[in-house]
Amino acid sequence: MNIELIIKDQVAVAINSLYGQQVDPAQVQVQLTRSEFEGDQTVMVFPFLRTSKKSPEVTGQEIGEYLVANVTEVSKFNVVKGFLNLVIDNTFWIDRLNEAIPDDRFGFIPETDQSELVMIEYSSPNTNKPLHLGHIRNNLLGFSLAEVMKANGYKVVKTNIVNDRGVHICKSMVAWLKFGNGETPETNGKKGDHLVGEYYVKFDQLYKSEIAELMADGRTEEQAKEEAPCIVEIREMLIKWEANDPEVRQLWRTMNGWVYAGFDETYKTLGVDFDKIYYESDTYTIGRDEVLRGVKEGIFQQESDGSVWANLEKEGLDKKILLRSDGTSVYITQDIGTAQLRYRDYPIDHMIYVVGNEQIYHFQVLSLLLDKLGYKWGSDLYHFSYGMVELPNGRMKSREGTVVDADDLVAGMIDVARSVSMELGKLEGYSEAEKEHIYHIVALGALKYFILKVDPKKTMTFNPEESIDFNGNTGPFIQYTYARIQSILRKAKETAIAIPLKAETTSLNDKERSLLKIISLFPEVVKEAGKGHSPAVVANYVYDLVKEFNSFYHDYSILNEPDLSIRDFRLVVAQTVGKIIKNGFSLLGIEVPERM
RNA sequence: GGCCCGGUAGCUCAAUGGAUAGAGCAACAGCCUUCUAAGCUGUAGGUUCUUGGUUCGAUCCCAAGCCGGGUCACCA
Repeated sequence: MNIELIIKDQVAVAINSLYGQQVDPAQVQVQLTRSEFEGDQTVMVFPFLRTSKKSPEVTGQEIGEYLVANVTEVSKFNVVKGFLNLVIDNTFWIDRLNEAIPDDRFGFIPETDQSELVMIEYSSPNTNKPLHLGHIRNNLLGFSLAEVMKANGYKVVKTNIVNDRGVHICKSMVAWLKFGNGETPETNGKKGDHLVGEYYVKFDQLYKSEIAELMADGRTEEQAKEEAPCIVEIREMLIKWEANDPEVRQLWRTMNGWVYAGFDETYKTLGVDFDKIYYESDTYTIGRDEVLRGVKEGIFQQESDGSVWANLEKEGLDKKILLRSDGTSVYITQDIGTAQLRYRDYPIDHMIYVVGNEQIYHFQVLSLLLDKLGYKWGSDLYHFSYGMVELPNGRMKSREGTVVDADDLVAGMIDVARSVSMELGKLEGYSEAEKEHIYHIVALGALKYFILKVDPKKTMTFNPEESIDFNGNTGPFIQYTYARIQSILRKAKETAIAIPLKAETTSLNDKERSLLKIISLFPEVVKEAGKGHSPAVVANYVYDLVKEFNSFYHDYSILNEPDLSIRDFRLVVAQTVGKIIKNGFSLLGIEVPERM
């Protein structure tokens, strides 16, 4: 039972009884009492002054007296200016704890047959280069959002649309044919996505030098960009690819295969996965057919050169091209086809696209186009748009070589985790494999928490030198607290102290009270994170919980507490805090170690 | 230029329209014979970009401006 709702209801009853006025309980403003005042919940008195026709102090006093007399949960009150601070009885908080103790999935809403199905698209890489820091934010947000939605009782299908065809992959292919000498990931030991990425860079260098040559010969920049021999080759290759030329297709499959092997490794390291993967090469023709149907039905317009356009000026947007004059499809055509295929495959109730905020316009257009084509899910699609990850000097630029590679970043964090851990030397008795596992958990905890604690909508800054921190408001700090709790629970077990199944106490010290209050908030936090599509809400909550626990841990002994009933109570509180850390972090896709 | 997003401590980030705007990092001062010091406690650090407006009350809502970013491709 939610204390806020109880108070809202009872305040409405109090107003009605005291002043004879009907008040909607939803309109009663209640918030957590600030720590410098006595109390747990604070009611805003200001809105009721018109009905009470009395001063804020008197009104608060009267409502407070009514609540203490008539509501068992409210044991005391005080009024400061227009704020009515209510002290909630200890038994209420202990009851909440006792609800949490036996429930392994405390705060999570279970899935039922009636649960709605939400499909979450995330990651969606191009296959011409390895993943970087920007992809990491996407992947972590997508995975976490899926966990949050599951915890809110939804069925979730995680999906990935791989952009496996087009100009970008052809560039790597052409460069590999020119300079590759047949090298493969097997022959040189490189990760496949990195190898293909190198050829993408080589193509770009070649292209630039050819443009420079042509311009030196007197062409304009525009002409040079059109006529460069290597770009002509790309165009020819694309046409061959579309015509199913066996050699081009074979090379395309081979090089994409290298990339997939590399991506799989990165995904595995990051701990993200997918239930269903779609490939643009399978969906873009469906999209083209859909657009042509739209032309036939008069929804879209075909120009004399053959290109197809949607006019969205009525909706306040521009004209948007859907098919090029040569009949080939563009980016958005593929999204139309993919949507079609997905809704054929799954009974989707909600579709969420996890894609950066630079594509807000794109998804507005997609939503309108799907709507025009007659799909009810067009207007319902939700673009979960997140901000960019910037470096201290601004945006990552591949041309300037400032892109932070995902694999390098993770490897670097694991190195730091290893050296920090070895310095502290708390893992004696663990095998090398077990130690490496801990380093991995801690390193990824640091990275994931760093990224997920920030409001997804906001542009965030990542400083490779400074952002790898393991102290303070970080993942490892929270993991460390979990490990501490597990250490206590292990010791209890060793000394045959049974952890009670129920909290049996009536008195609470300040820190215990604070802890129980925070524990009781977890279910609301999970809901809020779901409603707001925000893993950050969970991250910030877990941090608050852990800070409070550490303060309690510092001030009071658990196992050495002489009063056995208090000792047992503290043990079960610690165990519950550990459980919430673990469950909360699972929503972020972060593991917790038993020791560190 | 049109549209969209953001601007909070030196830095990275919090704050359902509420009380004296909070954390961490960095700086400084303390706390390990005691359940893990990756911890705890304290000091210092603010014109919440500016100016108006709405409100009993504005970091939050509205308007204008300033600054930064994004986007408006027969790229993806």
